[in-house]
Amino acid sequence: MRWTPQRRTVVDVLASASGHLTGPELIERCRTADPTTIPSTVYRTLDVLEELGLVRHGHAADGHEEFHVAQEPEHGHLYCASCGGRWEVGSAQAQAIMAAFRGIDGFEPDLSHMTIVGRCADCADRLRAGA
Amino acid sequence: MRWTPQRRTVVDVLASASGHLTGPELIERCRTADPTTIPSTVYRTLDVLEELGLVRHGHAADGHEEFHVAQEPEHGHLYCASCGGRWEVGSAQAQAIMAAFRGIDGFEPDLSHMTIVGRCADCADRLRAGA
DNA sequence: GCTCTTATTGCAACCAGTTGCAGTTGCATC
DNA sequence: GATGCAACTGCAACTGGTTGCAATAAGAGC
Repeated sequence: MRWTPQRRTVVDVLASASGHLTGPELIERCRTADPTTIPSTVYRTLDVLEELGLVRHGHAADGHEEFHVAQEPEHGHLYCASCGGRWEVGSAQAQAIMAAFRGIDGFEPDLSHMTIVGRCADCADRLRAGA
Repeated sequence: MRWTPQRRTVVDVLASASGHLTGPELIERCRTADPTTIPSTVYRTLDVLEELGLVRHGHAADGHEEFHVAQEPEHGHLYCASCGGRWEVGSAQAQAIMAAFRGIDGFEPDLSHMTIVGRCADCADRLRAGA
């Protein structure tokens, strides 16, 4: 792997960011560091970083990509389609959910890859009360 | 809601299809029925059909959209990132998984919306054996 | 320090999907 | 059957992301 200025820019931006970053956000930040940044280069850099296990990508509720540095503990993403809220489920909770999948057919989900869409407790209650 | 020829085409195609359909698949089939079909019209028709509760959309493992007729029972989608296999989890199993989420913080997931990425039992075993 | 190989870049074209807008047309009303 | 209006369509432009290809440059070997 070659250490090019373009890759250095992407890695710097990722290192200084916490949490999740969408593709456009990442590109925007790279452009402030280096205005000549080209999107396809950023996405290709992300591909190699992912192969190296340094970053991972997931999909938000609308299917768009999100990236996070791989060091973060296993966690899941929840999105409430009713109020638009977003949460992360912590490592312990994620383990419990993964156990539920495993118990059924041995499938081992990668919870961090996809956002789970549904309704938060509050919205679910409100809907039940209203119905 | 107006009953236009374009909408009739989309509904006909959906009615004669079973399982899941990606956007381009749907558009392709509409085009065989009516070569003048325009993508934006198809997507907008899907929006209104979804508002009416007749179809639902989800996201495949790569984030692309998939559509299915809403009459299908609640079910989830699994994708094995290792072997590329895809499965559906049936209604009873989906209920068990939903119970796991609910037990944690009252969140009620819509499992049919997102494909869960991970590893099937076989691939997980193979990786454990190889490691 | 120079050469050579090949990974990487930049570009342009493309795919999937969305949006704003001007023009059309379904259909309710008369 | 004619009229009016707003829902709908078609188009063109745009966003997010990917890909093929020619040109560039990292860095290994000398």
